[in-house]
Amino acid sequence: MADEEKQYEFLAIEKKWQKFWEEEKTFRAEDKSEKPKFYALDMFPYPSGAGLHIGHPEGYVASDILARYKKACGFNVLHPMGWDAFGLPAEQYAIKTGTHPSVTTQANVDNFRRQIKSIGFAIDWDREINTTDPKYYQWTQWIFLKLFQRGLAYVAEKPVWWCPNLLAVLANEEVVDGKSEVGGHPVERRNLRQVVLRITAYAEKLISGLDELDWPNSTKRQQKAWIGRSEGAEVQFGIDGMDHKLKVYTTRPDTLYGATYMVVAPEHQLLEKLVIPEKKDEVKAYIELAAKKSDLDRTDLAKDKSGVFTGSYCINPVSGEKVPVWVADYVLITYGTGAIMAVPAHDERDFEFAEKFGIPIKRVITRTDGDEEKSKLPYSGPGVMINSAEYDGMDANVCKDKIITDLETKKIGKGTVNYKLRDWIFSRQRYWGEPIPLVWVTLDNFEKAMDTPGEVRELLPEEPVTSEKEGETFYALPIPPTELPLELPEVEKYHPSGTGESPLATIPEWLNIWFDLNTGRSVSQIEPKPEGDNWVSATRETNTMPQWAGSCWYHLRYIDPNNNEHLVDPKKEAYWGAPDFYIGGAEHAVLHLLYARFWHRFLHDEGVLAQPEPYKKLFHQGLILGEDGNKMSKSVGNVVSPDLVINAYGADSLRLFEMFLGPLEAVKPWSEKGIEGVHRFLKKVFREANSTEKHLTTEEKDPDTLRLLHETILKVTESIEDLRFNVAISQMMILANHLQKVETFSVETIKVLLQLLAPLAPHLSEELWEKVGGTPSIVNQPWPKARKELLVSDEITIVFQVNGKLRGEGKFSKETTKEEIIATAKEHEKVLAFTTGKEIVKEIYVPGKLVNLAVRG
RNA sequence: GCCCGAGUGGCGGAAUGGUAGACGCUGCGGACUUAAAAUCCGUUGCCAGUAAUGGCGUGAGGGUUCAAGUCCCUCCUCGGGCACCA
Repeated sequence: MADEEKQYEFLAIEKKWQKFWEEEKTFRAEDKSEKPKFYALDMFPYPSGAGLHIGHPEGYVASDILARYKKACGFNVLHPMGWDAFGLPAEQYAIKTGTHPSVTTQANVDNFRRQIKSIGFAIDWDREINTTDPKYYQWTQWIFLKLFQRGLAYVAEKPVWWCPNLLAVLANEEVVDGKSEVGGHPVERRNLRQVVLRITAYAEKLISGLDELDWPNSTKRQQKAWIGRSEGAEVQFGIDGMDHKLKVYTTRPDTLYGATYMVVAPEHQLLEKLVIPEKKDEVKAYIELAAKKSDLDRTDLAKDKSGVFTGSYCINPVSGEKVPVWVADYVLITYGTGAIMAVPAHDERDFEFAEKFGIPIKRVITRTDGDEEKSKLPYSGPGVMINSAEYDGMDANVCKDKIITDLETKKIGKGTVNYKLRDWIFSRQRYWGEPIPLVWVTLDNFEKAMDTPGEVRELLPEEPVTSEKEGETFYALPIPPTELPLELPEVEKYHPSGTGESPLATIPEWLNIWFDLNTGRSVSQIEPKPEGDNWVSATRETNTMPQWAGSCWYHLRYIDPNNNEHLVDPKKEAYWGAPDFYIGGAEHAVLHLLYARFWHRFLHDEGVLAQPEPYKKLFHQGLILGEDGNKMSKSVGNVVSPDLVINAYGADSLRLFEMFLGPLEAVKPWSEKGIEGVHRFLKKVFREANSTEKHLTTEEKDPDTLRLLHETILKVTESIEDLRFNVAISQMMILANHLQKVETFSVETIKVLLQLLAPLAPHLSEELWEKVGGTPSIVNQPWPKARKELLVSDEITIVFQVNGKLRGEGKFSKETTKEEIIATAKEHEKVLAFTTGKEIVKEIYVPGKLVNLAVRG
């Protein structure tokens, strides 16, 4: 018998069923269906050259389990996959080797697809998308045009990091300690022309929309903090001896009487006028110093305040007091009005500054409880007003509103809301990204465009978008949807131009065009100018979009991946709606997840989409660490490749083990020994399903097996719903251990176990399902239902406690009354040892569980 | 500094306020085997005891409760986020 025993040939089994699913299109999602829908979405990968690492599949396995489970529960399931394939690594590889990024990207995509397929996901591959496919990015460009049309895109000079050695603009993340991450070259701030999206216009909606989302609290909090809404007031301070007013923003108008000095940011536009002649040199030196400081320096030196007195004074609008105006870099030009009233008594930073420079500190709020320790300056807690003229004695919080009202009456201030959120710098001076569909023309030609009916004019925003170049102003015109996609041209060099412009700026034949103001068509200027009055000279926008653009809306394209008429068919959007489950890393909390909400809400406001929010339910899987407990990295040498794991143990073992490691959201280390454990479990299931001599009956006769089976159905079902897959697996192990021990069990029993296991270990389950006489695919079988009446056994075990400590137990029939059980407990030998000679003051009975006797004495 | 989250055996981790340590790994002992692999059986929180058993035990201290890993307060450690946003 033993030598005939079949082996668990996982590689052959997995290959067989992957082929079956692909050929049968088992996981095709139907766009029209009577069934309820379930849309499971993964954060799609960036197909890097290194291939899939063990962390990628963790989230995919989780969403796949849900997809397969929901399918068995009768849902029409959509579980798609695609590629976020624009990005820096492919471009850098191109710079090094001269290989076109599309070539490397294609090879990487093929490798990722092979790896993902080898894990056996229930993916509808007919819906595969790729952000670098012109058929895809024409719609990314289309969304940009909408934003442009509504005035939500503009062009401005913005400070960015520039590395003179690399001749490249670097992202904040690419700058470490004032040096480039690659090569360690010094970097500097440069003002460069940037295309910017007005995400700040959506600040309020992005905050209020969070309430309706089923997201991790930490992620919601992070977005809230990032948007950084604060309520306060703008107050105008007169300047002594000048007509100008200095406008400040404060969240504490109640402390207005405590303002003993003013601060303007070094970049403030009034600063030049404020500086008296004697202070000019000192202030100028300070401004230069501040300009050189990186953001990092400013942060690092946060504890050490610096600043210079301008020589000017402001007049406090309520007290009439004269207060000095300083310039200091702890005030940021980018927030509020770039100027503050400083209240050292009630603000930590102002307090520190005032102490350092000997500026008076005036308390205007006092505690009512007289707690000296807690009321030490700087004091920012609640209290009542003092030293504040007619406001004295008022509660500070009430006073806040009162002062705002009074300032508004006197027309020297108003209640204001401010946000920390900044507009989104949307342009990259790179090759490997979506071209931005704009062209630039002179004022003459822009005015002509305004007089030319057609698609171009339709898409113009109310306020023209302009950009200065060599002293001349140029005007942006849109390339209309009929001319999309605007494809990336071929170039010979992918290296940045050296002037901070995109490599696209180095291709004159692409850059300089004849543009038809009526249709938006374009022809290179190496060709003669076409006939017709509407053709004018134009230059293309050469910046490309950031990687976030394609991922802002990909969840929509899966719904309708091949539609050339619409971004997504409204009928299909109405059916599929938003993903029911979205899983990915927490690192995108304020990047992708915020940008995507912005675009989605915008498209909703435009009437393109019915749903306002893109991702209703979000989950972050935890990191999988190396076996040594460190983050997996090439340099540490602790990276585990899924390919090797699959070869050694099979995809099912990989899937199962990634889920068995611990809670899905937890950070947990990999373990080679651990995967052997789940692999053993699968082998056990394989043996028991194959030992047909044990399957004597169709229906289960053994009451213990039957009860355990239904306990398992219940627990596995609940655990899958709660995403607690480690618990589901444990329970199935308990059942498998039981089946191994008993002499016989029914075919029904093993079939149910296989169904429960199928979402987690699909290949083995399909194989064994067929073996025990089932019809493939197992995912189309209705999910087993637990029969609750079977869960209670005839004989129940009750534990006996004395003062909460376990002292004994007894077995009872399930009909035994409470009184009988308590009486038995009281007579129990070991219980008596702890109750004799003592008074029983309370008897607790928890049905089916325990008796607790509280004793005294 | 501020805001979150988490601390349970040698390890990963279970435990609707109700038998702490399920399940898996590791270690130890054994069966099968010429041997190995595979598989199976037993055992594995700490202390005392030959044993039955008793005591202790969920980061530390206190509290609520018949009963606390779970709820409340204080503190410690680790992880994450934010960081001059007035």
